[in-house]
This record gives sequence, C-alpha cells and structure tokens, in this order.
Amino acid sequence: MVRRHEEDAPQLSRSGPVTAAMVAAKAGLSRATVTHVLNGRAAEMQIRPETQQRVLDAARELGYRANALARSVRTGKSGMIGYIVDDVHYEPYWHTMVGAMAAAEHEGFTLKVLSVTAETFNERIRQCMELRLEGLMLRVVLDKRPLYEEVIRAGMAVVTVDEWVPQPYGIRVSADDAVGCHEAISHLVALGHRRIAFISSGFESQPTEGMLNREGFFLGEMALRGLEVPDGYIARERMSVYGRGASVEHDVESGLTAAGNLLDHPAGRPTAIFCWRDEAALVAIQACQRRGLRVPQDISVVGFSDLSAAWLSNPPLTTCASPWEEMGQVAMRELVNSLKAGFDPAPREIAVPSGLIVRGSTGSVPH
Amino acid sequence: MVRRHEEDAPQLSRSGPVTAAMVAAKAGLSRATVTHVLNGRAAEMQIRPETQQRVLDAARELGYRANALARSVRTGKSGMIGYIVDDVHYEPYWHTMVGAMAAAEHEGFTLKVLSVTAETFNERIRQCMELRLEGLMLRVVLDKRPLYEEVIRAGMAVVTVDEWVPQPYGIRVSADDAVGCHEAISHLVALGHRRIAFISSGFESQPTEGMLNREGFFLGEMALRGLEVPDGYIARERMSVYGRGASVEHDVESGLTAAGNLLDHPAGRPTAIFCWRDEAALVAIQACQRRGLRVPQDISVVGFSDLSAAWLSNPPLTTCASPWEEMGQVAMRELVNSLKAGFDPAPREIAVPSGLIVRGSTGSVPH
DNA sequence: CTGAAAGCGCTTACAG
DNA sequence: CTGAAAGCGCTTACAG
Repeated sequence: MVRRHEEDAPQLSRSGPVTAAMVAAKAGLSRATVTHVLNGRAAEMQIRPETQQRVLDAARELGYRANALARSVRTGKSGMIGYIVDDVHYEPYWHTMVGAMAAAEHEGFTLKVLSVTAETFNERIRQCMELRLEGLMLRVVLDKRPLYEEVIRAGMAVVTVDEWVPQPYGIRVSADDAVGCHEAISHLVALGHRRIAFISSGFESQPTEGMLNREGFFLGEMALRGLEVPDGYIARERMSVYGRGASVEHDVESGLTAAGNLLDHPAGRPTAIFCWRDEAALVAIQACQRRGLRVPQDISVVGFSDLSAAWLSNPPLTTCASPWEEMGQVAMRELVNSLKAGFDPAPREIAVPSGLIVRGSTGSVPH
Repeated sequence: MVRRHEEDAPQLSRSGPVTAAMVAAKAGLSRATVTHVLNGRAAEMQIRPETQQRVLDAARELGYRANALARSVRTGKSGMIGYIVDDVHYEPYWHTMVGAMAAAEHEGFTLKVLSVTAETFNERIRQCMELRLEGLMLRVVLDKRPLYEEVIRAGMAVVTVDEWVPQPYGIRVSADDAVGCHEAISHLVALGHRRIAFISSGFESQPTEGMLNREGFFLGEMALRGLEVPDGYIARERMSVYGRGASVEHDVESGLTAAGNLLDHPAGRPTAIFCWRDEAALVAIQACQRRGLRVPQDISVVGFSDLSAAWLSNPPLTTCASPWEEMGQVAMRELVNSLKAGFDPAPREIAVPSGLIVRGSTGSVPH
C-alpha cells in the first residue's frame, strides 16, 4: 500500500519544500507550463488564461516558492553580488553597504556580505568563486593581488570603494576630496580666518600619494589664496579608532598631542584647525576645551567624514561629508550596469564629490 | 572537424567556469572520484594517494572551484543565513551584523543581508524563501506576521535581535538592560548623587511593556535605594536620529526640550541625568553647556547604547554599553546550533547583559 | 497552446 | 579503489 501510494503521488508525499513538479501535478499540467506561467512567459507562450489560473491557484495553495539556487545552476546567473570588507567596525562602510544594498535590491540583485582578515582572506576568495557571485564590491586594505588573480581569471566584475590609489583592475569609486577641501577653506576664509593649521594622517602603511590627498588639497587651497602655512602647522595623528565598549581598541593620545602641538605653536596658535578626519577633529576639540579654549568662539575646528558623532558632539562638528552611501550606490549601479553590458576589466575611475556641512564648530575669527 | 573536436573534449572547449567533469577529464578519472577527493572523502573511499594527487593537480591547474549553488541544490542545504534589517541607518545594527557575520563565517555559513521597508517587505520575504536560506536573523520593527506565516510553514529557523517584547516564534536575543541600569545608578550614587532624573522614550508606536523597560529599571533602582523621583523628573524625548550629511533626518529639538525641562525643574535641577539612549544624553549635554553648566563638574550625564559618538564626544560619555556585537554573535550561534539540532519553533528567550562604561561625563556630586 | 526531454553542476548510493 | 547512473529543481529549445 505504501509503495503504491508513493507511485501515485510521489512528489506530494515529500516533506521538503514544494517543487514545480508538485504544482504541475496538482494543476494536472506539465512542469514546463508551470514555469512558463510563473516566470511571466505566459503571453509569449500563448497559454490560455484558464490554464494560467490553474497554475497560479495550485502554486498559491501549495505555497510554492521557486528554488532560486536551482534556477541559478541552470541559467548560470546567481543574481548575487559580494561586498567584502575588512574594516568591519568602521561606521562609514556600513553606510556604503546601505547604499550598495539599496542599488542592488533595486536592480533585482541580492547582497552577500563577507568580512575578511589576513587569515581568512584566501578562504573568502574561494567562497566568492564557489558561490558564483556575479560581481564583487571591495573595501579592503589588505593586499588584494591574490584576489585580483582569481577574479581576473574568472572574468568577474569588480568595483572598489574608497580606495585612495588607482587599482589594476575594475571600477574604482572614490570620493573627490578636493571639493570638500575647497569648500572648507573657503568657509573658514569667509569667516576671516588666515592662520589655519591642518591635522593630517600620521599613518605610513598606505601609499603616500593617496594618503596625502587631503593634506595636499589643503596646501593647494592655502597657496591659492596666498595664505602662509608656517612650519609645524601641519600636525600628524595616528589614533586607532575602532572598537567600542569595554574592549576599547582606540587610543586618543596621538590626536591630543597633535592638537596640542598646534595650540602651543611658537609662532602663535592657529585660529582654525582643519582635520583630515572627524576623529581627529573631535579629539582636537577636546584638547582645546582642556586648555579652556571655547569652540568656536576662540578657535574653529573642521573635520572630514561626517561620522554620526559629528552631529551628536558638542559643539556639533562642521565637517566635509564624505559621500559614503552615495559611493555605495554609485559603485553598485556601475557594477550592475557593467554586468549587463559585459564587464570591461580596464581600470576606470569614478569620483563622487564630498561637500562641506556647516555646524557649530566654526565661527568668525576672534580678534 | 569542429563537431569532432566537440565530441572529443566537449567540456574543455566551454568558456564558462571549470566543472568537475573537466577536472575528471583532465585527470583521466570519473567525476565521482573527483568529488570524493575534493570533498575530503578520499580516506573513507580508500582512494590511493597517487590518484588523489592527480585530481588535486588537475583541479589546481584548471583553477577549479566547485559550484556551491549546484551543491546546494543537490544537498538541500544552502549554507546561507539571512539578516533582515529595516533600521538600516542605525549604527548599532551594523555592530550586530558584524558579530553575526563572525559567528556565521566561523561555522561555515555565509551571510545574506536584506534591507526592508514596508513597501519591499513582501518581496524580500519571497526572496528569502526562494533563496532557500537556512535561517533568518531579524531586526525589523515592521509587522512581522506575514513573515512568520511563511517561515512557520517552511519550518525555517528564526532568531530576532534586540526585540523588546516576546515573539510568537523562534529565538529572541535581547539585551538585559537591568544590569546596565543597576550599574549606572550604583555608579551615580557612589559619586554622591541623590537627585537623579531620567530622560525616557517619548515614542508611542512600540509596545508599552517593552518601551518602558529602562525607565522601569531606573525607577526600580531608585526605589530600592529609597531615593525620591519627583514629579517631572522623568522627561520624554522623541528625536529622529537617523540620517547624516545634508539630507538630515534628525531633529534634536525634543531632546533639548526634555533636558531643558529637567534643568529648569521647579523643585530644583537634578545633579545627574540618566538617559534611555546616547543620543538623548549627548543632546542633554548640549543643553547643559548652553546654560553654562559644566559636565561633569556641575552635572553628570549617563547614556545608554555606547554609540561611537560616546567616546568621541566632549566630554566622553559615561554610558551603559548595549552588547550589540555580542547579541549578533549569540544570535547567530544559537541559530546555527538549532539548525544542527533541528530547529525548535517554540519561543525561547536569551538575554545578554549590558554594562556600564565610565568615561568623562560623570563626576562627584557638586555641593 | 502544451508536454517530453535534455541539461545546468553537483552528490550519493550502488556495483564491481 | 574506481566508475556508471540516478537525481536535486530548475529552464529551455524542440515537437506537435
């Protein structure tokens, strides 16, 4: 009896997810007809309304959900894009992911997020290839050569986000910091500031050309206006800014020192400090306040990034907003477009402008 | 000729990814042997070392990567877990994702991130089912009933994170705020504070029981110590805290007002303000400073969450750290374990303790 | 308009 | 020790 039953309706007795075959059985039609109707090819196939309805009804009653994995195997398109991050704790890359996710979902793609460390990088690369991701969005500072190697061989589409130097492969979406720097200095100068100092990156690990972008733009803007930048008006800071809670991985000292050096400068302290990142600016404000200097009455401070801490701090920070979310959006859109058009591996550069947001940490120059 | 060539080595002439069949052909073995070796069943199958080597060499030379999708179709296990978020811009849920991702990757699972809005919810649900996700991690405040319905039918494993009220299905991982509140009040009392006010949530959309947790714990701690909470010592704030940059979606007013009401309280202002979230605390500090009150010399402020803004603000904020990342880790671990053990749909509750982090916004009571 | 059949790339009994 | 064969759930020519 049991065996007989299995022969009659083998599919219906299974316990796993509903398959197209079960829908077909229930509707008394073939599996092909079911897929045609369900995939919107009913018109093209001239399937009559009544038949369509039978399929639809059966599918609904059974709660049928097509197996996207099986479809992918068949079509060779996974519809999945990977977002690989190593700076996993850094706020901006969440916003970038949000932008990317919105764009991906809008285009019918789905986002797979993978975190990497030096130790897990190779395994993650392997996973990306095995999962047949159609494209990769990269935000990793680790040596990407092994990745590029595999990816090039597979012809996989790649976009990098917020890389400071050109990449050997794929699309690079980064922020155009020149705009932000221009607006920041214009803003300060309009407020009457002439003695403007800069807190720059003290990290050496990154390629110099890239790392010095903002510092270079600052110098350019100053030179353009004939404003002097005295020796020692560029300080450097190398705080670690990740981590939260009890397992604090951040260390504010080098930031305090950098700001302190500026404030104690023998040639007199600047009336404004422009910083290469918000963390430096916020810590600089702390340094000012510790010395009894009021921000912005006694001294103005401008950051770069627009972290959430910027609008929540006291005073709210005037800062150049990096287009984190927009970069993610643009990157994903470009990736998807290049997927449709056939990915062109030749490096291509896209810059999204940053822009100044004026809040409470800047004011007229004190006299 | 062409046809002949195709017959000889049909697989090798294909342009797409390398398949196990190509590896087998290259090694002069059968596909089964290839999978056996590559999937570590060589010993079990007693495949001799020399044969194994042939497989390995062929696979390496061809750059073979098994198609994980095809494997999933066959085995019925996708190895993918979905993380669904609607509060997509809120910092804490990034940390939760990081924790979840770490745990998932540790267990060999891969994370798919899906954002939802009221409009896209149904489509995302469908995608989850079609993708044959093995489990779902939920951080969504939208009405989850349609989701639960589908998920229950499919028997899909589910864990919610940071839900304030019990759920009808699956595992709920939330923070135990009682611990944080206890530590906060103990800390303030040890500093000599007696007049402690609270800034609470002014939102009405969430279920009352849940929403009032922290407020309730505060009241409990105060009562426990015989400390009075005068009428009006509980203020309410309903700032929107998302968004950044130019497209500001936040509005600080109600926070300033709430703090202001406390500072201007007819019965005299409190010496310490405890806040249900960091945003409220940071804005309260602004309110204090606008009135010329120094934090912590004149008044102490304690937050709740430990946003990144907490350690970056001036002064750095003393706050109850919610275990965002740990919740993600625990949730994912529980999900994976229940997957292995066979998912038990009966609701289950797990609480991860929050804990106080003392920074610079609290000090001895002024006299 | 609808169905039978081949095939996507894999895994897994089953034979030998 | 190794291979031939069936099957996972889908899509897509191809017939009729």
